[in-house]
Amino acid sequence: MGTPELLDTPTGNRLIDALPADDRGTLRERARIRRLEQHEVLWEPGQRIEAVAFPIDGVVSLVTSTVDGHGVELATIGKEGMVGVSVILGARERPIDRAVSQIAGRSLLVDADHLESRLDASPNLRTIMLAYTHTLLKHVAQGVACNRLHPAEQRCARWLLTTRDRVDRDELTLTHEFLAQMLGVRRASVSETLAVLQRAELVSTRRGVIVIENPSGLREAACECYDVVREEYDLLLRTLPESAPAMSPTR
Amino acid sequence: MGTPELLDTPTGNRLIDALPADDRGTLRERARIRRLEQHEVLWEPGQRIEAVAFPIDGVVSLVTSTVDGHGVELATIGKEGMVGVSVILGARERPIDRAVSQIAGRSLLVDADHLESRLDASPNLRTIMLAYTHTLLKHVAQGVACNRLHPAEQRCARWLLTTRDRVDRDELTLTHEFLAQMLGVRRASVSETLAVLQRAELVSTRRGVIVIENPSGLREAACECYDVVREEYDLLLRTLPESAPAMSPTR
DNA sequence: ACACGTCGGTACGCTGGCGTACGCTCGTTT
DNA sequence: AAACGAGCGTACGCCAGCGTACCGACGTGT
Repeated sequence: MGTPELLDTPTGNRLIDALPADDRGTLRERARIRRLEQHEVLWEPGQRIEAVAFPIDGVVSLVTSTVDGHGVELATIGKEGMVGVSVILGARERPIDRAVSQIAGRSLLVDADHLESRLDASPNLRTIMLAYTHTLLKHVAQGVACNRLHPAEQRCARWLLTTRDRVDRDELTLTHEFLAQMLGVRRASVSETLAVLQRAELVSTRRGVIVIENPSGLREAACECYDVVREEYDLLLRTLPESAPAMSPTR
Repeated sequence: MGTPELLDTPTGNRLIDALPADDRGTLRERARIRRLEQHEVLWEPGQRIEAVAFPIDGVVSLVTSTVDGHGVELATIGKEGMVGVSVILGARERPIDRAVSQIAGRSLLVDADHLESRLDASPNLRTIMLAYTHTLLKHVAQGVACNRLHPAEQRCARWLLTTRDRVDRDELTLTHEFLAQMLGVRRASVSETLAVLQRAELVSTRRGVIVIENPSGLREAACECYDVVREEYDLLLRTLPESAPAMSPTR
């Protein structure tokens, strides 16, 4: 439509930017950039997906809840991915999870209708999106093991590092309460864990803010899952047909 | 088995049997039935998938391991599904997990090459397989929450019920040791948990065998995840173009 | 018939994380 | 300036599950 932006400028979302030019272009025709505020809910489980989101500088969490109201995060998605794989899998009517903006930031929103028709029309796009889905499945699968076997402190360190990678900032605006929901632990456990990390000078905190002071130290405090999942995304983005452009070339 | 079976006879795998006749036929042209023995490994993570498996009366577990050698099950797959979704997602070269035959039984094996080319040729088949993938993703996602929030006893009861549904037998041949690996707990924890369930007369055990004595009682001892995931598969199989032949559920 | 290896019952001390709860502090509102 | 609520530090008792370990029971092979 009458989008004023140049369609071949990088968006800041690595997945979109790594698409072949034609697919990138047609997707962006019906895309808009919107800032997703913290705690904004994109959809609830079972609620039809209207638009998928390609985060640019925020983070969206996929969350499942149990009947007794406890929530656990399945995955955090940032600039390396897309929120709404159910559309790719043909299940936009019944997404698996709740999608919640966790760190406020801009996202490229694409109508699910449009994505669906593009997926039908472009085998190339389909292949790429399925590859992304595979990476996300790996991500979630790692979470199964991580939640079973790794202590809260390691999981917390992992979460902070992952989120840092996605927003490219050391300062994360979020409360213990919400981090607790992501990790599936008590709020008090997060406070205790952060106190430990703070004593080790890996992070510092003030009300509503966690600052990562020593990323490499934090990495040693995190479980292997950080590296495993990170490498999976790196591999995905390296493998895509065209690697992410640093600037807009003449086409 | 050199004798080719009639291609429109039900195989016993509900997913295959629910396919449209033409897709079912072409898949079965390059399929063979083989008995997978207990603990047989179909592939290791990162190892190319040669053939996918549609279990008939056995169960295959998808397992991830951590660096320190502990394993956790991501999902158990039986007659309601297919082992090898990485092929569907275009990643047959690097499957996410280890696939291990957990309860011995027959499977329909289909060459991954063949499946891939059929997926290209038949949008219908593709849609169905993606829908299955979505259900499996839901299954794995539920495991993330379950492993975080539900106690071992509930998870154990859930595992037994799920497996019962998949093999249509009350008698499961497996050791505490292996069940422990599935649940991601100590062997001793499984023994203790089973002792509790046995005292409640929900199961009985002998060396290498667990017998489900009271399915509905066991269901009350299991977490919600049993129902949640079961309904997801029921919905999938109900939704497919042709419905699967009637099966006896856990009442 | 025997021996050996696998399987499983049980026990010990330990600890991570739970539920709960109290009160301080910071930041915003009135 | 005062008031209020959200955010957070901390504490207490409690327990599920851990690591380890020992030994008896079963069953398979010779």
